[in-house]
Amino acid sequence: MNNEKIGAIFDELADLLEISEANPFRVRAYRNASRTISSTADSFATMVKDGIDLTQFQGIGKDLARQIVEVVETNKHSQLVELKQQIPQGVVDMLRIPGVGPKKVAIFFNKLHLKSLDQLKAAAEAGQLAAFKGFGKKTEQSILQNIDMAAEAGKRISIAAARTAADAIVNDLLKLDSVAHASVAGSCRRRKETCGDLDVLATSSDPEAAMDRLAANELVDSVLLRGGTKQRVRLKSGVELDLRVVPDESYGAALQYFTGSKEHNVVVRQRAKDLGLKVNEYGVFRGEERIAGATEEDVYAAMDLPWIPPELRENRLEFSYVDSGKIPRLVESGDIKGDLHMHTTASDGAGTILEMAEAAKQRGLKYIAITEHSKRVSMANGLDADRLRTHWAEIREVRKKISGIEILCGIECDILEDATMDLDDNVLEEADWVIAVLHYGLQQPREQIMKRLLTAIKNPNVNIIGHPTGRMIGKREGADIDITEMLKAAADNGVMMEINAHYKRLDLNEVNATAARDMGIPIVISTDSHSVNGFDVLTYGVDQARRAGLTKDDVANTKTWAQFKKLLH
DNA sequence: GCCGTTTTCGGCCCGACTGTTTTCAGTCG
Repeated sequence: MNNEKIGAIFDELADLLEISEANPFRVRAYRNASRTISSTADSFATMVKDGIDLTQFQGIGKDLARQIVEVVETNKHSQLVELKQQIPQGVVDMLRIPGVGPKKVAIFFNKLHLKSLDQLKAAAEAGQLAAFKGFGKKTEQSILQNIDMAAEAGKRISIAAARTAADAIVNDLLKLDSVAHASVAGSCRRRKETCGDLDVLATSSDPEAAMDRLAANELVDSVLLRGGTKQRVRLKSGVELDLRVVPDESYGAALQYFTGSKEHNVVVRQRAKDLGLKVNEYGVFRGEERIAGATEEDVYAAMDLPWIPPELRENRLEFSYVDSGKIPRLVESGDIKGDLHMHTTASDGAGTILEMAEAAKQRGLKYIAITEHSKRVSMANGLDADRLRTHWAEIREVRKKISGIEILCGIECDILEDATMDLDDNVLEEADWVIAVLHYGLQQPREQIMKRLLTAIKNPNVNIIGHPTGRMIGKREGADIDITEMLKAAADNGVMMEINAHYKRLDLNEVNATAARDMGIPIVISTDSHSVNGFDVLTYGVDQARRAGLTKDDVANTKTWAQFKKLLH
């Protein structure tokens, strides 16, 4: 039972309680607990086994601690089982219809006895909803329009797709003379690994013009709602985008407000309240008087807070930094001096060794490692010992053709299902840089997965574990890993950890990267490039490192080549 | 259901938009 699964149980419970019209604050308590559990690196299952007091976690009291123990020990939650018997899954699915929340669902289920999306659709088509008190023709129409999207709802897009779309729209809005400022906000600005929707903020003397401009954008499919200051559109990609237009003097307050996260803002507002202030998207107010609002710095300063980088605004790390008196200077893309994971035409890449080296040099990198797949990955033309040694000889030849960049002879070596390495030690010891990875057998039980990882970590030739969990965002979960145990072993054996920067991986994720940092493990941000354009994903890896609170010092490939060389064994 | 150095009971962030209302509830972020 991993933390995500425990969190999912409490989220499901919260949905069901909402439909049951439970106390909304009780529902929130379950949602908060879910979030706390899934954003903790240490395994709650292990903590339960070790008898650790779970009430030390914020938002987990006596009762929730008892429920977590129940879930871990019995693999189920008795109250959840009971609620699921009362409320069919089809009723919970209704929550995913845009514009339909728990109150409406409760009426559909309790008063109209509808038990599935199909039954709801039939009732709407028959005009039964509009006949019911509190509902009208428009509500019925909106449900009919949106019900087919319930299946699509909840799908999230990658941070790469989110940034591309949001940046294009921001840049288009900025072309209007009446728009003074425009910025992406929300989870996209916080650089969360996926975004459920997009938020864009603009300041303008003419909000109507800004909204007209957005409505006419080629990326936009349809306008879903439009008021005096707010417009929601659906993009052709299916993603929804909110535009908010505020006066210039409120830009900072609105940017702070719409960047979130919700959890961060709850703390900020509580802090304002304690200081006798009120914060909303128009400014910070003492009584009627606005005391800040034009810039984010002013808004935070009005509450005695330093400006907090958006990537940290999750109510996870930032307020402990505030309490300790210093927000760290987070790592930046410009700090990165080497890239230690990439492929060439020798395995499944599209560029030659020289092309990759030249592209890396052009981007200002001072050292790279060429790390082809090992032979187990036959689909990607993985290399056996002979081919690998020939390939390394080619790399040594290329070194003579290019100056100003070091090229390491590396390998991305598979950790096989039986916990042996795909290449013999006598080959690995000839390498400058060995990445050990899991590609196959990710579904194996935790015990075997850990045996494989520990075998690799204890191998003296292994420098780093690449994309440690093997997850593919939105596609497959990572292997069942005891993160804490893996990191302890890595710390003990001088093995580094990768943040794979590809937007489909981002592995380690930010929670686990923080845990690695806390154990003093050097972290390497790598692009896993398969072409000369592959280096573009670096920014996504850096963003996740920033979300993890990492500074330049925490990231090994910010070091100069001379410094980095000393870390190699 | 959680929390607390004004509180162990009574709070728990705040506002825009929509639809169905004649002054507000529901949803959303």
